Amino acid sequence: MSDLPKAYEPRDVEPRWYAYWLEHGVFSASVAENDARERYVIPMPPPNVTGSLHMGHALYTLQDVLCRHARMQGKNVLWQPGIDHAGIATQTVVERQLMREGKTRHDLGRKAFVERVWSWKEQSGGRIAEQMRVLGFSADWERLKFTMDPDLSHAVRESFVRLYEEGLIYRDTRLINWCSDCRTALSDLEVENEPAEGELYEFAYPSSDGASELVVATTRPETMLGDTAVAVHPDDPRYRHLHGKTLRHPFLNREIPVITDAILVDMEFGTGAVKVTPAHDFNDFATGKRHGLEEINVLNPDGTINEQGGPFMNMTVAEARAAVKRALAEAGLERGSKPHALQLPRCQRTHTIVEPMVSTQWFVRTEPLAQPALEAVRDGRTKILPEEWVKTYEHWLTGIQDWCISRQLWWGHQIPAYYCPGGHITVGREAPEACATCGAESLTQDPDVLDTWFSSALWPFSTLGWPKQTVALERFYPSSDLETGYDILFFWVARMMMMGLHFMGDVPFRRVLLHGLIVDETGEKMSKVKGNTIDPLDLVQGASFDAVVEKALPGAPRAEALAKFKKAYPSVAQMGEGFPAFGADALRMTLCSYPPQSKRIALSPKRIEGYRNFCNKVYNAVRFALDYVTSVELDGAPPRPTLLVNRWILARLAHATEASSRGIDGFRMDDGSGALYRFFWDELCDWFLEATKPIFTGGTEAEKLETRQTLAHVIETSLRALHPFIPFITEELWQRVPRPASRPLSVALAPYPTAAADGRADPEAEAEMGALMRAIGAARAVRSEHGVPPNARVPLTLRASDAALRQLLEREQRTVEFLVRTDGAPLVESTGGERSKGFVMSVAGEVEVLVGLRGLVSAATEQDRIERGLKKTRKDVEVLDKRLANPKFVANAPDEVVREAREQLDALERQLARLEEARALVSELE
RNA sequence: GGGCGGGUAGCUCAGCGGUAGAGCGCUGGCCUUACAAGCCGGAUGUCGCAGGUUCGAACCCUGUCCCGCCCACCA
Repeated sequence: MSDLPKAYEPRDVEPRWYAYWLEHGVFSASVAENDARERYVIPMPPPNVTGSLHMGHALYTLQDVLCRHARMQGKNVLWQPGIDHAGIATQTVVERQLMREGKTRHDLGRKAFVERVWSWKEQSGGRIAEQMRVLGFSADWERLKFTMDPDLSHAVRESFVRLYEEGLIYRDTRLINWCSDCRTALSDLEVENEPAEGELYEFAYPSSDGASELVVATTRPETMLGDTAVAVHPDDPRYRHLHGKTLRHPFLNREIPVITDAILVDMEFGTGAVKVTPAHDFNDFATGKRHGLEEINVLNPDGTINEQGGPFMNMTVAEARAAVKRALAEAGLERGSKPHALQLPRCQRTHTIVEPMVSTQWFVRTEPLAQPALEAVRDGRTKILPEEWVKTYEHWLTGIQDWCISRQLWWGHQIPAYYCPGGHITVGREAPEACATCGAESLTQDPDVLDTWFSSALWPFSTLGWPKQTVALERFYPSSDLETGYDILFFWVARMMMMGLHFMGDVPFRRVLLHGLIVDETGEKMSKVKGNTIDPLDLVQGASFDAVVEKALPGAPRAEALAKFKKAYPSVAQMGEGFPAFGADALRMTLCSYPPQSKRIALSPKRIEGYRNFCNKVYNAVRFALDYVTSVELDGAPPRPTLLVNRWILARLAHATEASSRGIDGFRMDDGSGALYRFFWDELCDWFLEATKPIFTGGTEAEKLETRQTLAHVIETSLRALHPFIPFITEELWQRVPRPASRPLSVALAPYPTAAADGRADPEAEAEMGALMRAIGAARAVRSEHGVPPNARVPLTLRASDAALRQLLEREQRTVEFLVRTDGAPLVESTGGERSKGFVMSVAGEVEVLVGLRGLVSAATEQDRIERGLKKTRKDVEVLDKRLANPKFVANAPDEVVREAREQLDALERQLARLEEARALVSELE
């Protein structure tokens, strides 16, 4: 027996091997080594405030599987990890830290603040790298890139200047989304719409001549402070008398014209009259442009009413809304209100209500950039998988609006635009000494920074040294694959496509692979508020539920937090006091088992346990094998065995490795890992290993030798096949198993197995083994159903009318004897003979299986068993009968299908006859 | 309002034109010297509903009802 402990303990194994890989430079392929191009990009959102990993990070396992697979195929892999998000997210985290110290960023000043963020960034980046190692991610984490790295900064400025010079970046005053909490502009994508119950409030504007009034409807009464017109439909007879008239603003000393506009106004809605606030509503802004209306901004950056609001100045929007309504009521202008469902725009990050506001910002003209990005996917230069995302991608790029890229933040790439006292703009790679327009000196740089996604969009080439023409750029652009969550398809992927095509003249990657979002076991999105987040490291290394819950709902009462957690993860109820250390391998295998088209990946701890058990299975199978294979020498080629089980397992190995590669190549890790899982457990362990036991105890020397060779080969190959999914345990075991002398260092550098190189197609062996397995299964079922004690040996007779089949059964007597536990070798006979007393018959395809029960039999049990079999068989026969009786089926279905159906029917009828015979004999049993 | 996806065994999901699958759960029996994190058996589904196409439909088409997600400036 080998010296390995009886159960797999990931904690003892995993840390060791990562250190080993690093020490031997397993992942640091040199760019110059060969011409193969494989590059994977990994976006790395910042950790949360406590610096812990979230499940989204763990899902990058899919990328690692791709990388490890590619590396094993001899490709030159460059997996470029990086920390993304230069903007709001990071700034918010650090501002929150400051808040706890009773400070704001203004106390520090811009320079110190940025330094502070940098140090946090370095720290958390290092922590992430450490955590990625725990998960076994085979990137060179020493080369971790930050979006704000100085060399990336260079690329950002370069691209900004070029786009500006090409007229694709411009500065304009227009309506943008403003978050008063972040105090910055946002792009359309950073705004989320949330349904809410509001009211449709009606009030009257008196006409200037006092003769009449015009009633308008609004969901935001306070915006009337910025109203510069009221619009009616030109064809609306109700308001024809007011065309060209003006109205009097009740609180501000202002006349408001009545305008006619067929685009803005829907006669059916509300009162048919619309108040127009060009500075605070997107429709109204457009209307204002059409009619040359004044844009009156009534809001301060902090979301309060400014001096334009007259008596309402300094109120918050909510306060102003109430006050305006009160004042309208007092003025006798209120005309009613009714409930109204509406969509509230909220800031993605702070959830604050976003106010549209007129503001001067920088924009990217997206239309000319979007076209090439659309075409690249249409003509297949870039493939998107799963394919259903193509439509979403196209839809977004087709209706794309210009992209607001300036942010009023401190953390980010400062915009390389400089203003002279005269207000001229000079854009430059370096700070210019004088204004390009008027020559004035003492320029000031625009204080704003760029949207984090602007620099992220450059990632595919900025990380390779662009704008310098580097070797890396030449070798690794375009990348092979980009793998990420679908939630940043627009934010990031589409924009990388646009920028890549624009600056590099080619797509940034050949394939875009998208995975779903990890949610809790009940399908709810993971969030701090719900207390259903899980730190993947707790699953890997184990943790008490107390500790898990403390992270999920910090500071909450323990019992309450635990209850919430268990509700989100029902399967946890059966798990005692905490998560055991499932190991990174188990977690990785679990994550690979979800198909990529599922948008929500409902994480189930119980499922991870299942894959932990699989790892243990692998471990024990190898432990078993080690006793027999240590002396075997492998040369890399599969052996040519003669015994059925050996031939069979090599054939199955060929199928499994084939399926695995196909799965990984097609971005179906679920298929790939599933094929290997079933092969290893169901075929290799349950059948092959069991079948080798009688050979090792009672076979000839030659048989033992070929079995040892086969076993060694199959084990070594399986470990290589499994390695991308479960890297640690496969390395641990592979190092102990005999392997060809040419594979000394690490399984991570060994060739990935293929059907041709490592298996042997053998349909005959598969067919024969299939028949044998069915016969053994039938005999076992009889034993089990009649309650024969497992260690009791039973006499067994196998009958077949086909001579070749009988020969097979005779050759495999040893296998049957061992796996069924028969009393001596089973007898093999032709069909039709007398049946001895006390024997029960079962049918397995063309083989009659007669089990001697030695008085243990109960006629009633047997009757039941046979009736069940009969019922099923009759049903099957009926289905086929009906189908074949249909002349249209015979005429129209493909010949092959018809033939198959006939053969099946024949077989089933023979089986039926046997079962009926068996039933007739039941009475003789007792 | 538009678009996309889903409704299959108690649960989570595969399958997407030829007689319903997996894991977990349930259940009967086993500590059989690799593995009880295991082994050998067993039960369980009018594949959301209604039409249609087809020799044949869980799978294709149409309609319909639920449930998600994304996009959208209707006051």
